[in-house]
Amino acid sequence: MKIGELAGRSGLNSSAIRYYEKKELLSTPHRVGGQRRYSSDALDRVLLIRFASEMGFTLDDTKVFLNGLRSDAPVGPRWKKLAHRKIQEVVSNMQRERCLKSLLEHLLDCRCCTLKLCFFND
Amino acid sequence: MKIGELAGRSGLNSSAIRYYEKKELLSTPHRVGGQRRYSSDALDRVLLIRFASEMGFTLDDTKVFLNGLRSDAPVGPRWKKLAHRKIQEVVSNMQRERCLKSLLEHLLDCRCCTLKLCFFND
DNA sequence: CTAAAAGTTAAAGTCGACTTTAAGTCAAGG
DNA sequence: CCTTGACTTAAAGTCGACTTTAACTTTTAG
Repeated sequence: MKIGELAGRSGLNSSAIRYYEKKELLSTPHRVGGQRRYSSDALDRVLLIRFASEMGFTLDDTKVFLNGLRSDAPVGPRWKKLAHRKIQEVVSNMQRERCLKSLLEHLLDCRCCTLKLCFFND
Repeated sequence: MKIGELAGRSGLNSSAIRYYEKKELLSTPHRVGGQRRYSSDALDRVLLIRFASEMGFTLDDTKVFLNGLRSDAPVGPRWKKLAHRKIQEVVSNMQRERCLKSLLEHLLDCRCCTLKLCFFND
């Protein structure tokens, strides 16, 4: 598979794939006449990266997570620590968002809303 | 109040306050010998901006929301539309995060985890 | 054989929310 | 009066995740 096909199948831009390679999230594929050729393993890998980033992981986090999950090995203690940290992060985001959501709903609902009343008098 | 005091009280950097002013989130205060002097209303306003941004609003959104809530007027239809949009955004973030959280918990829990098993075989 | 499409690189650009820097000016204490 | 610290500006820098650009080379279809 050339880079364009991998891009098409994964829904990414070719430039993103090269970027992942430079960032060491993807290993350097073999080349034919200077051009990259990928196996379907690479597609799995790319889809995984994409999924992780949709889930809110940074690329650096994703790199560590994927390296931790490499070569069919069970997840190690370092990986678990990272996962716990990430869960904490997600939980606090969820709290923040619940709070924001109810504030917005309150504002929509509250007929007498003013800046001061809504934000500073309770 | 000089800018340094406002910064101290609000927990922001003076540069952030100047930045908000340039971005028109704060109105230009009067000056004494070229230096900005603020009233406590400005502190309220800054705290509100800070709160909004902690809640995940962009500065541009915040600007529109605050302008919509200006001068003790009840919230208008334009504001309500924005609020609805924001609520949708927040709800979809929350869904994403719930998904991520249970995935991470699954991975932590799953003794036989491998890349393929966890991500591609279900 | 040739033209177009797709590949290559390094380097620069983008966006948001600021911070930092450079080069000053103003204010307060001793 | 002088120093120090807080203030001023415009412009450039930062971070993350890419994209775009410029300048080429390789592959592919006709």
